[in-house]
Amino acid sequence: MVRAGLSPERLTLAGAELADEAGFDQVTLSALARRFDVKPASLYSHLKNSHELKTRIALLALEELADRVADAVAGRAGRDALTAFANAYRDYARAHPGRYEAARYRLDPQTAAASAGVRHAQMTRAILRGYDLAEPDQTHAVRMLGSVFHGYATLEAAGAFDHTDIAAQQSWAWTLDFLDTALRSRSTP
Amino acid sequence: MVRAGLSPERLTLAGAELADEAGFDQVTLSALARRFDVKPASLYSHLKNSHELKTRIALLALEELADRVADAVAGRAGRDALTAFANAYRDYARAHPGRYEAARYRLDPQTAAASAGVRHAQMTRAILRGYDLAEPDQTHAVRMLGSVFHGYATLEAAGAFDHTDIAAQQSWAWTLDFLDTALRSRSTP
DNA sequence: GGCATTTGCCTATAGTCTATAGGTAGATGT
DNA sequence: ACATCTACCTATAGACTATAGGCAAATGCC
Repeated sequence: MVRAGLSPERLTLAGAELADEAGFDQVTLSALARRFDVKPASLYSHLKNSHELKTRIALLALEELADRVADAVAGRAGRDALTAFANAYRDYARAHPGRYEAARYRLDPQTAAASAGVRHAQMTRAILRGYDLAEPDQTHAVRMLGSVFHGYATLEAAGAFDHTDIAAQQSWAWTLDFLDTALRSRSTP
Repeated sequence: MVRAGLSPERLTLAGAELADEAGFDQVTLSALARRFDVKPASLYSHLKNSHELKTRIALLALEELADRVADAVAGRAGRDALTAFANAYRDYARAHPGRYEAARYRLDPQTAAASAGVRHAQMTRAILRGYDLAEPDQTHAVRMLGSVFHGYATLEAAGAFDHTDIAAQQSWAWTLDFLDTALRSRSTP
């Protein structure tokens, strides 16, 4: 009997791939076991249960997304930074729909606090430094930007923008211009 | 044997209640059968399968949400209409988290086309009439507004705004003001 | 190198959910 | 009153989660 060489990390990665291919709701321990040609019960040596698997995939996705965004905004400011942030976000959601779905998996408060979700908020704040917003406006703007990016990615993934001829890409560019202009006109230097 | 008096409509409504109480992912034919003190197999006389139940709940939620929004915007225009629309939307999502989740259940294209989702888009366009936007800007704005509202409702429901002292309500008001101001400055009368 | 220990994956089993087939009793219509 | 229909039933099978206990491969120690 050759061992399959399972580990929480390998299972999480394979689960993330499965999510991207078939949807996050298709991520089951059974499907994962099939992928490694192993019996479902064997996975319980590496993962407490299916909830832990999903949580790990969610954390992986948050981490990856934060890494890409950090990379994109490095060395940029103002409108450039806003655009880079937003595009990195949307591109990740499009390239990894299953992982992006996973990133919205409900985490318990302390897991969430220790996750890369915190970096997301920090980076959004960093973007806004280019717009000179005082508190509490900055927090409001962080929430507003998060809502736009997340909402757009979700609706686009759900096919909500497929019904008209106008390309989702154009509305995205328009939206970024809209946000930049409006934020600049609010800045209090 | 007294009959339970099941029907697709009653099952859909009970399913929606179950969703609000326990989450949309807890909506199963088994749970629904327990609620009516009936065996799971009995439900298959009224519903083709669990997918049909979920689809029906999604359509119900879209319908209810569209009704509320229509009610809220009736007789209003401009900023008033925008605020009324947005608040009706957010209030519904807060009052009926399970149904709101259901409203995002993936529908096949022709079901979606026949759903109240169409009314949502129409009403958003109606709001924007107060801002005199020419096409394709109007379509871009429809998508942008949909993204903000949906994104905000989702993030708020996920508890993303619970970490700071600044109330979600205030950020919401700020966001609506931000959108109104920015849209007005774009209007081309 | 041989032996004990650890551990990775196994079988067996139970509970839950979806779904189908076929049966029976209550409702309906003439 | 009787035939028909249909709402709900039992029985059953397949999929997924999860636990318990077993065996063999890997590992550590002398």
